[in-house]
Amino acid sequence: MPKILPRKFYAEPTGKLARKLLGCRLVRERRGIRLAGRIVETEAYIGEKDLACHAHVGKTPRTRIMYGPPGVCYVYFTYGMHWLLNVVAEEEGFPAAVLIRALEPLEGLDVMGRLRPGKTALEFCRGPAKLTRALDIRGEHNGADLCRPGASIWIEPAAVGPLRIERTPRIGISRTPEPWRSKPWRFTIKGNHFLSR
DNA sequence: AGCACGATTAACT
DNA sequence: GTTAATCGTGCTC
Repeated sequence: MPKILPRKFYAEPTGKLARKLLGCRLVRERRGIRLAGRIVETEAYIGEKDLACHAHVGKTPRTRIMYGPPGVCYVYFTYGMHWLLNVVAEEEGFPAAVLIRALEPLEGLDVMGRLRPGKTALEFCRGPAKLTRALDIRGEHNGADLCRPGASIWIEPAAVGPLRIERTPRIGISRTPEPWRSKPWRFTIKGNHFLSR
């Protein structure tokens, strides 16, 4: 049986959760096959005051998942073609989430190759929209509970201990005003080869 | 009803 | 380095 991270793991300040998720294994069970990768890059989006966070507009049909309990998927559609996967953080009522930006592929590489035609393993999950494509994560996973046994998506604990973690500003928010644009809320496993470009 | 824009990617030059 | 692809969301009229 997989060892699924419990809800209390996610009920943390968003930046702390973003760091804790590095090294953990994201697992997607699809048609009885495990597609999995090690989380190597995350970003924290923290509350209504954070102008880069979708919740800065308040509670809407799109953002309501972030206001709910932690340990739930917030999956949204952007640029007319891409799905992005987040994990809801903090206590229920405070809107925040961790964006999963890159994985090091570990299981189900053959299936990932079919879902990412023409790409090498290095490129399967090297970006937030690439990994949702490689793991076949889409809108139907919005609201999926990562803590429920028997689900089609969950996260398993890190296999090894503390990692060398690097902190940088978040990617892709160049139009967001300061000070939010420059907050060092992107976290990576330093030197990992599978980070987004 | 119409509009501008986006937590991106791939395919260009 | 530049740009098209493509549509849901939230805002304005």
